[in-house]
Amino acid sequence: MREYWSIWKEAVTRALVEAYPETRGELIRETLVIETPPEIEKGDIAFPMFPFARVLKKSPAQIAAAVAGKMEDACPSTDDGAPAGRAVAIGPYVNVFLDRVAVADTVVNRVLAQEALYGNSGDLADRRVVVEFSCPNTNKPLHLGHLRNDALGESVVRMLRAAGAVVRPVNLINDRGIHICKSMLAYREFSEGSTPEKEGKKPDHFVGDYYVRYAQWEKENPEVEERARRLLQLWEQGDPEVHELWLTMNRWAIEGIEETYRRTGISFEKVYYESETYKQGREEILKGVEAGVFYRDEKGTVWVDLTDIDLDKKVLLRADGTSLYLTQDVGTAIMRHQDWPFDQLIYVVASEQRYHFQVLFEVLRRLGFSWAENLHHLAYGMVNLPQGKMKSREGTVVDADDLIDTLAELALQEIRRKGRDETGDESPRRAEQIALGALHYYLLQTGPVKDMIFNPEESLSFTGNTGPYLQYVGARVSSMLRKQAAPERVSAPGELVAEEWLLIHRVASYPRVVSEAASALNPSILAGHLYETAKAFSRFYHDHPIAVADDPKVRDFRLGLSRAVMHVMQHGLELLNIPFLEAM
RNA sequence: GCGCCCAUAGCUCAGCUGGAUAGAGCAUCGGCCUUCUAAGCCGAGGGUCGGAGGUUCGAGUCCUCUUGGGCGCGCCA
Repeated sequence: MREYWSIWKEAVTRALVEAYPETRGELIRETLVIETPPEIEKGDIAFPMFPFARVLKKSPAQIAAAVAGKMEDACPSTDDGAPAGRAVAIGPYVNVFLDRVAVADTVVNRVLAQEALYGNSGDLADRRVVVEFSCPNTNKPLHLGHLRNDALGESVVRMLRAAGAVVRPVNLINDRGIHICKSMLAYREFSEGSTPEKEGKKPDHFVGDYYVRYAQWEKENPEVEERARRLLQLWEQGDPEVHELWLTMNRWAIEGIEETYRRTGISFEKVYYESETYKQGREEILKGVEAGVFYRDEKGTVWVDLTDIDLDKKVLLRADGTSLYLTQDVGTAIMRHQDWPFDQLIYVVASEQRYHFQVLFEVLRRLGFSWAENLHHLAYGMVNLPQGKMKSREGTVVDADDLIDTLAELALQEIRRKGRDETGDESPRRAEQIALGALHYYLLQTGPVKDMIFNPEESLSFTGNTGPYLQYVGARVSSMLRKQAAPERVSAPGELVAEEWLLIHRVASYPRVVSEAASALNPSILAGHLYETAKAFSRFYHDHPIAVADDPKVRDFRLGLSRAVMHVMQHGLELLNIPFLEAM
């Protein structure tokens, strides 16, 4: 659809210059904006003339009338598939009424020809992008916060790929530190050598239980914290027994977490482990000291002074030479660029860490890495529950697996209640897919920057602006097309009903929306458009016969349009990591 | 105390680089299944866009101030 808009923009520009030679072409190109009229009765494309009023010393309405007049004999033709139409002055606007039949024909046939590729673009062709997300700890299972992170990260990866980028999703597993030692200590103390297998427990939950156990233990015996610290020291010294236990418990945790990734459709091309990277960065910082971008104080501590850009002073290396979180991140960023030279690196991390990333990026810049300009922190807000904040200490954290189990169970009940379980065995599987659809859509419908309230009951609602609604619309199209296949090529009938045109308009703008969402790193833009499309289809489907239309020409075109809608839904849901269902 | 982010209908959220009468969903009320899946469709009510100034032909959108909320400001990660 963008093509049509640009074509018309050119036409309006030409008309403006013709009517008012004193306006220069380039000037117009910058000030002429393309809009959509508020009501479909006012046309399909709008060009406001306000900006030219002052320079031309004429009212916007006068200008609009003059421009529309010039365009009467100079409209774009349909020669190369571009739609004709007419330009009309409506008050201060020059509005374009497209030749709907021509557009309908072009758009539907384009989708039918491109099939699953419709929506892809070359906007970011050959751009190499690393996306880091998830980044779990190995002392406990994933929780609701990770689910938002994962949903965002995975969707951004998929959208960037659709825009033509070469994307490398990476994970950084935090498998070392005091928190793991706490789980280990409690395990040693209370487990009597039990294993996840013996207890038939998901292994990350098994490990997490000991972390919870530790927390209770420490509450009554504060002195155990000292023991945990000692365990960390032993680990750092490479104590074989400690190392072995550490390996075992990490394996359990990671095994369980990976199971959740598989369940939720998350995957990575490369997994980094902090135990392997935490010493990185030291050398680079020392180089920075030599180069004079960092400095040492009397005690030997290395600092970076960022007061000139209002970021204060930060420690980069302790006096004993050991690293910090920030130092590690400097190291891993450099390592990643060596592993796989990227054009852009996106960190999907909660917005609490904004400051951290500002400092990190600046440090890398001062170390002279040109690619530091292309580092990006995709910050997202917190997820809270209707009853308040999640506190790990108070046990109000929502476990990821439990949540999905609950959603799936409720979906299953709904399937049975509605008598949609004729297929029998399929039902639990379908319930799981609906649960994932509900969850991912709920998490992605809100823009990343905002804090959000996760309302489990609302997410489970199967009506309205939800994942299951989109899945349902997809299932209905699929079901219809199973009964009556769409032709491979269509030709639009002489007349289109309003609901049909609205739907075509959505389908036509889909690729542009994907590009927009990808470049904004914001899946909610896509989610909103898919919902609009689904709604437009529902209405069309409700109001007009498609497969059962009397006129074969109308029927074929509508089937083709429906198939186009199906392709859009499949493509879009895939980008949001929401399962497309053939039947529901 | 300093810094960053957020504030739109009762609730949860949209609102594209400033543009025509601020939109959805939920909830409430009322319609629509002998026809392609009613997990659907249609309609109604509901708003001083937190507040005050300013810039502009035009501000929910930009600037300043202010109120309320969130998050940061460790030689923690």
